[in-house]
Amino acid sequence: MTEPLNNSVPVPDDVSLNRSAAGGSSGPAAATTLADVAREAGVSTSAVSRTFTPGASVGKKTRARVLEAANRLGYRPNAIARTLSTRKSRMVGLVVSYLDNQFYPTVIEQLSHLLQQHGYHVLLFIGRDNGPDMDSVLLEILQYQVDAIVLASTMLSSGLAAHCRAAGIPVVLFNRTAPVAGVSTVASANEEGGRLAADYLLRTGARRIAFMAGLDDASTSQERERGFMAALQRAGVALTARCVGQYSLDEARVVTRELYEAARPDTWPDAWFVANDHMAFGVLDALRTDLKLRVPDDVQVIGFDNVPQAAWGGYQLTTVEQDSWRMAQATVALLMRQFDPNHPAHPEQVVIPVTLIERATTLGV
Amino acid sequence: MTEPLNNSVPVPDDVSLNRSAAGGSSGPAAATTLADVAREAGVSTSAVSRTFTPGASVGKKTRARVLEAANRLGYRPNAIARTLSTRKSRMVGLVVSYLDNQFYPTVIEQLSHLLQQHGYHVLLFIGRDNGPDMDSVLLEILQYQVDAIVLASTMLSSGLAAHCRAAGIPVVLFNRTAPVAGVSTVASANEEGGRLAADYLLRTGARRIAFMAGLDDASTSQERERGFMAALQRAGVALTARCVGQYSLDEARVVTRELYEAARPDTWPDAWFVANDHMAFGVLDALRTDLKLRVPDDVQVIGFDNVPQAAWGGYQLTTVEQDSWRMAQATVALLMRQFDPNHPAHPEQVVIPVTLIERATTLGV
DNA sequence: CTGAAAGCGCTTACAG
DNA sequence: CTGAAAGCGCTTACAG
Repeated sequence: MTEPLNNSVPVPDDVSLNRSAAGGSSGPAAATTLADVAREAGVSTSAVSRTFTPGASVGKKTRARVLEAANRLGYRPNAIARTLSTRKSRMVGLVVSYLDNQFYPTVIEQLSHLLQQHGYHVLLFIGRDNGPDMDSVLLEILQYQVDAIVLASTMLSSGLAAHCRAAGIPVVLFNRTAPVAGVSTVASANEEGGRLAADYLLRTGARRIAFMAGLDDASTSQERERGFMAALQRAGVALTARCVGQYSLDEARVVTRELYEAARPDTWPDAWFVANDHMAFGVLDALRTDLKLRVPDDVQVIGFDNVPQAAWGGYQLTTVEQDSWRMAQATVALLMRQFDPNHPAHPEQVVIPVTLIERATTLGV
Repeated sequence: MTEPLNNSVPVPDDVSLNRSAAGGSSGPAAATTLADVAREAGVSTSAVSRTFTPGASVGKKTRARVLEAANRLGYRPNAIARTLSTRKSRMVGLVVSYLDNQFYPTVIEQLSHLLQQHGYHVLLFIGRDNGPDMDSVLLEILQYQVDAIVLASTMLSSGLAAHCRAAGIPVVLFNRTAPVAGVSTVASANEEGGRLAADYLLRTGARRIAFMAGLDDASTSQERERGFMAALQRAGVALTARCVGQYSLDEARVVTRELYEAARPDTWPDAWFVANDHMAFGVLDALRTDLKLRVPDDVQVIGFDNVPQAAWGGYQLTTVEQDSWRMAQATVALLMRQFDPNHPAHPEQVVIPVTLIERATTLGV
């Protein structure tokens, strides 16, 4: 029984000497385990485990010996093994789409940051489509025993929601609401935001007002539109045009251009409320670059989100700000509350206030 | 020994009936396990495991019975338990910073997409600083037994690299190179890109040329500068100005403004090469919005990356394109090669070609 | 093809 | 405070 000679597989130069040589295989060094540390320190595995469990009862001397041994061996606890016995992975699944809209990278950054602070990690999934395999992929993520799952701007099938609920894993919808039982929700005051935009535009004297939706079935877009329309109605002004930008910058640009090209100039909108900044950039490109219109003199534009690019010199977009930082904080706080073992994990619905940021794409009031 | 009555803890309505009632505790239903399925199907756990292991030998009838039982019970394999016994988590750690530069969200999206296709998942870490706790956090991510780790635009301490190497976990540096042994590297032909930018600018007749670096110790920025300077030197033109934008848009804008304000107008640069697009937007804002200069007539600008915003109407930035999709593909291909058990996991260095995209911030040649 | 058994690296009642 | 032992949910030689 001789070992095959294989020079191309590097033998690590630091195989722990305290491990049985029985395997004898080449390959990477097996990591040092809790048992190794126990042996080295001359204590039980329980003792080692306890010294790495905050709040567990270990004697001062035991702890010291363990720590010293662990240090000498370069011991790193295996989070996977811990997960298997505690049933807590300290991972949360984050599902996100539309990373081209800067709102979401920002959210990812803030959420991971906060979660990391609490000792949690992010298992990421990018799901472009809400299509059929969205569910299957969610199920995949659940196999990793995530402690919770947050869905950013994505619909959740009610079947999956029920599944999570039964399994006791909290789910939070971020920047979207849904009529699904048992899920938490963190969103902005979207209706209020729509109202803010409408009132502002009305006060500037705009009367030929247009709205661009994101996706017709997205709650976020619907709510913004509802608030916007209600305010318009209250003022007695009808909508001049409405279109759908699919949350895509390119689509928004094309749709805008087509709308103008198909209409007589004297019927052109003099103001736009666009369901998010990302599409508003496309609208502005159509207006200024393609149609050679002057903004805000010929036509005003208000977006939603206040992503970083809205402040860039090339756009200076007036917009309704979503406070993503507060939204992220609320999400994590809510999660921590639900992770608390002696807290009944009631789903919560939180809504964060919005504010209008005045910049250069509107006339001012 | 009566159970405490606690109405606030919901009792799930679908506790599996086939599980022992011994525990009797309330709380979420325990997920059905492989053992449950084995019992239900009247076979061994090995049989169940095998029917869920592609390529394992199971009888047709056994497989059918197992599948049927699994289906009836709604069985979902526990990836954590599998990881513990196979020592393969099918998770890769992705460390990223600067999510405000759209290049990285794009990379995250592409990388996750490809990885998902191969049955892998992304454990994400956002590490803003290369500071002291970067290492500790990397170590944390390693505790989750990731099969590999990819570092996007982040330095790697050589100590940590050695650690990974000893543990046999592949690490790949994405969009950065480093003189560390045993790590793979995926980057663009940065020097070539710098040369392209210089040659182009030179051909437009620019002679008072400036360069803005990202971070002085970032390999990417260094290489771009080196190629750029070499080409300038070859042409016998000296650099008019050099500054460092810290890979920050705001910093780039401030630094540019200050540079102009401190110099006599007749010594102002007539062309800029900026180490990435993200900073170039800041430079453009300074030039156009703050300094009221005309681009490209008064001053030309070339960036690097070709992020989506470079094509937006508000900027139309001429830039050296990095092919992030090919970079992502190369990364995943490289990883899959290293995961192949009968492949010696040699680190690789891959460099992807770049191309210059001409837009409206340069004069044309 | 199939099953009994050991093992992956932890944690956690349970006794002492 | 401490340790022996069982268990978390899988996989995988090893026999048959």
